[in-house]
Amino acid sequence: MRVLCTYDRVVTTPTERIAVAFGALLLRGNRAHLYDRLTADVDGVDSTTYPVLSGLARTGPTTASRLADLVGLDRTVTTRYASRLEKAGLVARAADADDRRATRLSLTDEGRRAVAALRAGLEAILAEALETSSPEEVEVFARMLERLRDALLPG
Amino acid sequence: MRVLCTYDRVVTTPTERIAVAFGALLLRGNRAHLYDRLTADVDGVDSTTYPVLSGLARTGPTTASRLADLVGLDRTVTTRYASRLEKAGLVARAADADDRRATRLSLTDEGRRAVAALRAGLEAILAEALETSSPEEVEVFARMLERLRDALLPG
DNA sequence: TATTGTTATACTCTATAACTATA
DNA sequence: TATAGTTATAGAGTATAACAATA
Repeated sequence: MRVLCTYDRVVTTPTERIAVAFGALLLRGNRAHLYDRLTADVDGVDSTTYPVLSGLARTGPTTASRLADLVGLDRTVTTRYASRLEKAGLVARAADADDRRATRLSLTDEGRRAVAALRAGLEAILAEALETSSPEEVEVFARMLERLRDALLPG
Repeated sequence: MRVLCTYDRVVTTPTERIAVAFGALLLRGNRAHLYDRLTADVDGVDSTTYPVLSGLARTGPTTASRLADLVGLDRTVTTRYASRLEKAGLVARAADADDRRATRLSLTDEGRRAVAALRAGLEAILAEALETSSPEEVEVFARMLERLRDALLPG
């Protein structure tokens, strides 16, 4: 029989276990570590510019304002990170034909290669973590993670 | 039939879906939003001191150095946040009997109440997110999330 | 000499405010 | 007048360095 600690109780229910594991994954240091690990091998991207690059890949060519909304950053931060990525040759700026105030951001060929490498890296890590699970379990996990995201996130 | 975008492909495999959902949950803004939401109702705790308080509850009374290791923060940050929590009446400092260099940190009664409230809040959010799933699915989810955490995190 | 806790300092990230150009 | 992008400034958060006390 397990000894109960008076200070803290032993975690038992699945929901409690989810809370604990999820909390660990969200810890700042762990999140940064994961991002650093992902971006370490890709030139011009770091843990801060990664979401901007990744968001641009998801949405396709778009303006800084729309991209900012997508990745949950301020317009000013997005434009500064876009400048960093532009200097690194991963992102290109172009005048918007419809609205001359706007600037369209897009990935360069090198940017697309960087995104592909980042995705491959993340999926390799995930695949390794999930290799001992059955396809059915992975499917359940994907569906529930999406549900959790939708419940937790504002947008 | 779905139109494939030339810029980005449509997400299909479970692993890809997991990568996308997981990435969204890790986005800085979303993480901060969740933490703010959790701590909004609890006096003296905010999104930065929350991990320290929560870690102290998990580990029980301990020193600042050990707590720092647990939550992945620097010693200096941990001691400063502990000071904040002490001022708020949630954490107490006491001399360590065994090592007179050390200071033992522990939760006050008020601190324990705060932790209980924070946990209840998180579990309520999770329970709501998971209410449409079967107990078996929740169990699978818990097990796989723990696996993912163990695979992704250094410690 | 090494380690604990703490404070002081510097750096990074992010948000607020202000500026320019265009709608 | 409002909006897009950008730059400048200021505010948090965090890490590095330095200190005093003890091992």
